[in-house]
Amino acid sequence: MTQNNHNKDFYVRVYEVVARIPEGRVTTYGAIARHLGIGGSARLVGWALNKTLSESGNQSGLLPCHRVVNRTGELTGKAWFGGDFMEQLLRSEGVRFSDKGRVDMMRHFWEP
DNA sequence: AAACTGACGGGCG
DNA sequence: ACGCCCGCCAGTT
Repeated sequence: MTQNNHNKDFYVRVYEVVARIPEGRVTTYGAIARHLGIGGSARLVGWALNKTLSESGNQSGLLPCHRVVNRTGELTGKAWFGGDFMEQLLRSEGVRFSDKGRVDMMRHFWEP
């Protein structure tokens, strides 16, 4: 396999990376994409998360996808958690936010 | 089949 | 620091 990620493997890989984001840390869609060798296709990561979310029934929190934010630290996926549940989860892990509701990336960013 | 959409990111003004 | 534009690629219209 050269650089052709079969979709099925792609989902699994995203799952595995997200699964090992440490508590109290966050990473970005782009960082995950780059780690998987598909840098530049960060959108697919978010799309894959959404996919695995609906397929594997992650509602119980098996996959800590609340620890994935965009490059500026905004909780772009909060809509999938309902209300401010995503922010609550992060805060309960000790994640700090700036006054604009963004994660303090300098402090919490985790490189896969 | 072409255009549009989106849990995104880099570069530029 | 911020907003805008463009590239990215799978899915939907």
